[in-house]
Order: sequence, then C-alpha cells, then structure tokens
Amino acid sequence: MPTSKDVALAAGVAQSTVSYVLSGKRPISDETRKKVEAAIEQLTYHPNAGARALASRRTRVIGLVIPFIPELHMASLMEFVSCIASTARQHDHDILLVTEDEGADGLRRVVGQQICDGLILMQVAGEDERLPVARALKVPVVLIGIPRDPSGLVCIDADFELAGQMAVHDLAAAGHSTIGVIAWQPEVVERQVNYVDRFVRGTNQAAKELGVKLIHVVGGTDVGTISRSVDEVLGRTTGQPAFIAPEGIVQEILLRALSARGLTPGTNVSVIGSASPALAELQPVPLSTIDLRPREVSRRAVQIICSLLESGSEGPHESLELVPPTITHRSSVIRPAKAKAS
Amino acid sequence: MPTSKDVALAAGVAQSTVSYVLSGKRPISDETRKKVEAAIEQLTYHPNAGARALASRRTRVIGLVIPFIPELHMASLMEFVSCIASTARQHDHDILLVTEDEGADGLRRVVGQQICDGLILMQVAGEDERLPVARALKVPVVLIGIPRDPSGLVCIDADFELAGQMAVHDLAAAGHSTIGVIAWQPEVVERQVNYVDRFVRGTNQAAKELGVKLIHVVGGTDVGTISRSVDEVLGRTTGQPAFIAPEGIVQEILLRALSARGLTPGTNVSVIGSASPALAELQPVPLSTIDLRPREVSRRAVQIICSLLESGSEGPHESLELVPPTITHRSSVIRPAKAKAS
DNA sequence: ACTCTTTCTCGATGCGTATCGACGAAGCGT
DNA sequence: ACGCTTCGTCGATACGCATCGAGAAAGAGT
Repeated sequence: MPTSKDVALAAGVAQSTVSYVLSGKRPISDETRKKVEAAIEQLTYHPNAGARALASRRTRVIGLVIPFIPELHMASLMEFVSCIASTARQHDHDILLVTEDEGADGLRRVVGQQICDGLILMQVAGEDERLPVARALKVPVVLIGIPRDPSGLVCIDADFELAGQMAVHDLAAAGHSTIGVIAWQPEVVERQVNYVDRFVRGTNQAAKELGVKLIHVVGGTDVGTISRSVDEVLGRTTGQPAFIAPEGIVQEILLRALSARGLTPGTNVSVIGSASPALAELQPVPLSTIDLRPREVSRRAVQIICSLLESGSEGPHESLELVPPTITHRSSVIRPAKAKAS
Repeated sequence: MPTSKDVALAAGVAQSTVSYVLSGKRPISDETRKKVEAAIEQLTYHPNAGARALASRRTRVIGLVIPFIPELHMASLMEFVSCIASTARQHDHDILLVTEDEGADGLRRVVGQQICDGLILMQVAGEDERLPVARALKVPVVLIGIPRDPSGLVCIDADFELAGQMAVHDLAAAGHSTIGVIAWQPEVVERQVNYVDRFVRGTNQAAKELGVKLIHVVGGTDVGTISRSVDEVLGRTTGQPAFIAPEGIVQEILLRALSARGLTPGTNVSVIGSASPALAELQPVPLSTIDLRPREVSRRAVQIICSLLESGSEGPHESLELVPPTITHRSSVIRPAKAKAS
C-alpha cells in the first residue's frame, strides 16, 4: 500500500505538501497540485484511515445502532439502513453496524475505542435503555424516534400525529362519518414506541374537529385478530365503512379480510394504508397511502449528525424535528358523488 | 479519553506492559496484571482503534457489501445482516456497511483506506462486476452466493441443488407423480443469481431418479402471474396436485391463489414452501418448508473470513462450501394413505 | 536598494498503540 | 561460584497522517 510519503517522493514534494493538497487547508500552487494529483492517481493512493483518525481525531465513521427485533418489519428497517448508508457516503462518511447484542455497552465500546465519531440510534422506544448512555456520551447522537423524555437528546422522526390527522381529514372529505383505525401489531405497541400514541392522538384531534366518529381496534399479524377488528368496525358503522391501517403488514391482512367479506376498496369501502408506493400500486385496487417518508427521515438524520460533527460541538444538544408525511390518492378511497346537489 | 500511557501511569508500569497485558503476547506476572487491569477498569480505558490499526495493520473490521435491490426480499436480507453482525462481534470484529452506490470502486476504497481487513459480499450474481475486483484485492473476500465462475474465490451459500432434491423427494414420497415448481420472481431470475438454476437442477435430478413429472412455471409477485402458473399446473396434473415454491413472496401469493380455487394445503393439494419457521407456523395450514438456513450461512461466512484473517494468508484462496438445508414437515403436504395395502 | 507583505513549501512533531531488543532477576545444573 | 536459560519488565521505535512554525521566493511599496 502506498503512503503519502510515497506520493510525495513520486511528486518530488514533501509529505506535508501531499497532505495539504488533499485537505486544501493551505494554498498550493497549481503546478505542485497537479504533480501531486498525478502521483496519487498513478499510485492509486488512498490515505490510511487509521493514521488519519489518529492524527485528526476524526474517523469519518458513524455508528448505526439497530435493535434487531424479529417482530418488527425488517423490510422497512432495511430501507432506513440503505438510505442512511447512501447519505453518509455523500457526506464522505461510512457506517458501522452496531447491533444490540451488546446492549448499551456496545455504544460505550465503539465510542470509547473511537471507531465512530457519532451515533444514530434507530427504533428508539419510549423508554430505552440506550437513552442514559446517549445523553452521557461525549459524541453527537441522533435518535430516529421520539422517546418519552427527549430532553437533552437530538431526535428526528416522521410526524405521526400529522399523519393521523391527514388520514382522518381525507376520509372525512370523502364523506365518511365513521372510521375504523386499526392499530399496530401488539409487539410494536408493547415496545412503547410512542409513535403509536402520536398517530392516535392525531386521528382523535382531527375527528374532534370534524365531528367524525373513530373506532380504534387492535391490530396484529394474524388473520383472526384482524377479522374480529374488521367485524367490530363494520358492526358499528352506519353508511360506507372506512379504514385506516398505518402499518404495512396489518394493512396487508386487512385487505384480505375485506376481500373475504366482499368489500372492495374504492367501491364499497375506503382504505388508507401505509405501504411503499411500489407496493401500493401493485394491489388489485391501487391503494391510497400515507407515506411516512422513511428515506427523508434517514437523510435528515445523517445530515443532522454530520452538521453536529462539522461544528465540533461538545456540549449536549437538544432538538426535535418531525418530517411531514405525504398522502397519495390512488383508488382505494370512495370518491364522493361529485355534485353537492344530488 | 484515557490512553494506555495513562493506564501505565496509574498502574505504575510501562506503556508496553499495558499493551502486553491486553494482548497476552508476553508473559506477565499475576501481580502486575492485576494492577493493570484495575487501572483499566478504573479509567474505563478502551484502546484507540485508529492507533491500534496503525500499529498492528489490523482494523478488526469486516466490510459487508450489500446491493440494495428494491425487488429483492429485504426482510431476509436483514436476517443475514443481523446474523453476520452478531457473529462478527463474537469474533471481536465489527461490521462496516458498504453500499453499492459506489459500485466496485467502493470495495477498492475501503480496502485501500484500510478501513477493513476483509470483505463479505452478499447477493452475489452469476456475473457480478464485483468479482474481478474481489479476485484482485489483497485482502480476504468471502462471497455469499456462487457466481458462474467461482475460480479464485471463496464462496459459501445454501445448497439449493440439495434443497430441490429434498423437496421433490418429499412430495414423491407423499405419493405425488406430478409436481409444479414455481420459480422465483423474474427480477431475481434476471439477475442471474444462479441459485435458481441450482435449485431447478436439483429438482430435475430427483424427478429423473424417481420417475416424477415436473412442471416448471414462472413466478412473480403479482396475483395474475401466479394464477396463470397455478392453472397451468392444475391443468396438466392428474391426481392430487403438488407445488414447490422456493421463494417467500411467491409462496405467499401461491397460497392465496390456491385458496381462491378451493384448494387447501394438506387436504387436496400439497405445498412445500420456504418461509421462515415463524411465518410457516402462522399460516392457516402450517406450512411444510425447506429452510435454507440463512443464519448458518451467515455464521459460516464470518467464520471463514475470520479464519482467513487469523492465518494471515496472502495468496488468493479458493473454496466452495454449501450449507445443507433442512426440511420441516408441518401440515401442508398430503399424508399418503398409511397402509400400502389399499 | 531596502523592508514588508503574501504565497507557497518544507521539516519536525505528535497522535496512541504494537513490537523488538535489551536487561535485571531468578532458577537451574555443574 | 560459574555460566545458562527463562521470566518479567522497560525503553525506544515505527506505523501514516495532520498540523504547526519557519523559511524561501516573489512581488509591492518606499
């Protein structure tokens, strides 16, 4: 492996000059720069990350802390991971995977060993054992998800409350006066991820404003539970039934349950789901969905941590950012008779 | 952050002694060791990864190269990632995420910068642009998946050929003389991941041995395609129909299509799928499945690369390891009338 | 011709660790 | 008592880079 000394030798300059060409922290004449760049090219020189970290006290690596909970929807998790990794690269950083096998000690380890300059915590629960550690660490930490007590922490998440409002508004505008809201699967609810509450709060608030009746029923990944939930909503609905299913898997099973009851989205039942656009299009009836924009959340998480790293801020920061969701109308919501005059 | 010098000072020894206590590469008296360990504990000392890498030319980091292809089943990918990360930690290594945004240059970069000691390549296709790079790199590389030309490479994968054989054997033993084999979704087939071929080869071989007729039909993620495939198989089957669906999503849709035709697995149709055990149990009729053991494949991949790293082998190695799948009988295969004498 | 900038480059140093050679202290046999 | 090995520790050095202070060169102003 060539070193910056080799490059310097080949270019006929001092090692420090090579370093300055690379960092741009001192003016370099065009002539010298070109010689150095040519040598770098020719030797396929890559600066040694370890030496760089040692000298600059910066690793340009961000630790990504993921609890692998089998129940949670892995596919969407992967979307976060993928987008975080890409964005990090755009900021010239790499991503180190930190699994939860080690628990909170894992965080202390990677920071203590100075493998990472900062951390992104995914799947943050309401009460999370990682939080005290996150607060105590001397490096920037960004949470994806909002814990019960976000004080002293930098958080970002989708705006679930707004999402709930938007869904109710949309169905109310379509003429529904009763709306079934199917909750997340119990495993999620138990984990105290408070986005469930935030979503529910949003729906309730909108319902109150609009004078709409909400029926909150339990979710799950098994057909039986969802069937019971559906029947409960149907039994208490007068007029056209409407459903909101904010979670991917639950929504999937809901659609099957409706189909089994002869209900077709967009025709005699309205459904707002939360699948990815691709999946929403694939449904027999293209599904109107709320997009919580996981990619945008991921992108912002990386941007925030990178700006914290740039500013070299020592003290603990505190901020809370919510990414507004978007709603996409496809064909699964019953179009109200266009004319008011019937 | 305390350094080994601080520890040495606190313990009243030389810095090098601290280093030897940690590495165990030279004998240390019990008395000294205890003093040093106490100092380490008290200062919560963690050796600096950069300095360590610089001095030892070992980062103890493994690069994990994942192509994020939206079509592929992200959930199962995550299972690999999770298991690889855990196993790596058991070997005292960390995992760096390398996305394919950078293409093959990404591999050169992380190796050139010496961020990683070695690489694991996931989702290796038949012809993969990463292969020439992998062969040229001076660090150990382990592929998960078998490319068309595995020469000069270290590969590991599930034994798809054996899986195909086992599935056919199993259905033949249950009395089926005609079996429908539903392929992977076209996106996978197009990617030339040759496990599709290997699986098919396995089924064909077993069918030939056993005198069973196979009907190979296309797979997909949309109901229409699968419906047509199912109908083709049904039309050409005499006696009880049987299906093999080696891919998770395809299998899911197959089950729906069968149910829509009044066919119930284990009663008037046999199905062997490939879902995770948890998901297989969740089905209305618990699904008999072939488990390709992704966790075992992951585990072995890490073990292999770690042993290559230990041995410090320079030259390019070559090996090919296949993890035998297991078959789990649940209730989705029709039990043949027990007695031979009818 | 002189000093005073400005622009560019060089040499030296330090980051925190692993590792090598060396050295004193024991323990052994003769 | 002598050399000889083994054990346990220390000091010095190198790893590859970033960074600081200094200095050479070139131009600007008097």
